[in-house]
Amino acid sequence: MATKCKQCPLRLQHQFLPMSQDEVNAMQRFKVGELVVDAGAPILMQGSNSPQLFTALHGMGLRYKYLENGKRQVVNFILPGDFIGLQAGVMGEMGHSVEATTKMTLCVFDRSAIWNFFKDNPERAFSVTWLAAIEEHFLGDALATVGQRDALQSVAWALAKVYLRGQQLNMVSKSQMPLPFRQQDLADALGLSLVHTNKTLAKLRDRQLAQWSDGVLSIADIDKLAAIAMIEDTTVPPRPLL
Amino acid sequence: MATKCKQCPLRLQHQFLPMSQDEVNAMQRFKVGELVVDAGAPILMQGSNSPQLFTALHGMGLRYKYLENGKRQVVNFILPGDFIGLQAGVMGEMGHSVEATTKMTLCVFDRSAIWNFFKDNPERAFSVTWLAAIEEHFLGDALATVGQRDALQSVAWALAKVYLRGQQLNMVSKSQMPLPFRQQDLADALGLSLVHTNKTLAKLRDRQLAQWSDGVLSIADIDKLAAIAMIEDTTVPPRPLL
DNA sequence: CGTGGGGTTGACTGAATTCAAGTAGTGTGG
DNA sequence: CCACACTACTTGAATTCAGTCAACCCCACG
Repeated sequence: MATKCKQCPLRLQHQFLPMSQDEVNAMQRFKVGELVVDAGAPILMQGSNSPQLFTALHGMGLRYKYLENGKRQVVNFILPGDFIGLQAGVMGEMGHSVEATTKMTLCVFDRSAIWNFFKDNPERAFSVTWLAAIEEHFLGDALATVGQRDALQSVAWALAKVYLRGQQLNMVSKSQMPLPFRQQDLADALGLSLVHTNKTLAKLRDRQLAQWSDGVLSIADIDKLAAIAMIEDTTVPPRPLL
Repeated sequence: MATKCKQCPLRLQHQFLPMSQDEVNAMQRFKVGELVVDAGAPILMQGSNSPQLFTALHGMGLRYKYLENGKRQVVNFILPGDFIGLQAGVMGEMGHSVEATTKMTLCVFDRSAIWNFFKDNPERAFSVTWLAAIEEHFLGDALATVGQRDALQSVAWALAKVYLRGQQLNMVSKSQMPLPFRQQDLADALGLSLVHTNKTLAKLRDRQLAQWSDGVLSIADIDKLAAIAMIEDTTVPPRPLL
């Protein structure tokens, strides 16, 4: 049965900002159901005008876009708590596709209700904007990575970033977290070839900085990795949840 | 003297969505003044928590961030109508710096009033989110460019994109628009070296696809350029103005 | 009239891509 | 039970696109 917002397991994690009772109720009214998709299933298509918006509850996925020449850019990895479909929600068209990498559970919201949602719940509207700003911030970082970091720094950056997010989501135990993506996904996220990504991962493994195999990422010393990645601030600020 | 929102020259351009009288009044109340800065002046600093937000009225500028190793990533070019400081407004910290490339005139808004602004003007709140979504869309495109396009395609993409924006802003006449940046700025935006950017510009010039010298960009056939850049849609959708 | 910023060009170097081959694990069907 | 196909990952060698180094030009400016 669909999870009630009041009982939402994500909401209580300290990474997410607390919500007032009114806000929880507003989310509950905005939520029209729950969707479970299998690994590999498409969720939103680039250029589409989806009638639905989502928040990831369980599982992981990918945002990506294809170019005319067949190359794929992975925009980012989707983890629980991520809001999906903002662009369709306000602009009416997605700039990228979204697909599930593992089996996923998603809260479903009705796109056509978003205007009333904004009107009736200014705190929640502010939270939507806040999430958009966080995404913008992240994309700026990603751009700087692909544009200015070399392969070793890039891979270190990406692994450190997911690991830090994983820590906030309580997915890390004994320096390990699940990371069910393929090397090709990471390569497409960083604008590197699969071969070079593989060799770079091997280098990080040899230097005992990060190990990623069989869908499990293991990082012994996150600060050392962050130093190589030129990440200045390893704290993850709290964020709103939709 | 400060421009009244009612007389805002940008508002009437067809690229910007129309605003109701109430919305114009709300903007006027939100606006605390106007700021004129000289070419080269910093407007916002990466990591800062600015008390002010801006909309560019005249002039052009740059968003950029520096990495620890001294490399600079230009995040995008700022043209009239662009909103500046969203991240500081909602998250309390800018992810990039902003500086004026030419002399600029900026509408100034009070960051601390943003919450009431959201509460009292849901249409305007929606517009802020819309702008954030547009920016997110753009950054996704930029990421795909730096990650997946080669140098020729990248430079073509960047020039075509500004040109299309320039057209919407009535800055183009006889296939020409002002583009007062340095080649280094473009290079830093695309993750290319200055030398290679220069040679790539020469290639586009030789092929009569785009000419950019003395701060003036000239494009004879935008569709041909867009084809090289793998830009699928050369229309620029209307957007809100703050 | 020197100085410095921006732009241009050629020669050399190198990081990352492409090509190629091979391993390991998994699932399928004869 | 084994041959086959398929996917993900791995590794070495050859190639190339883009970076670095180094000059040089032009021009605005003090």
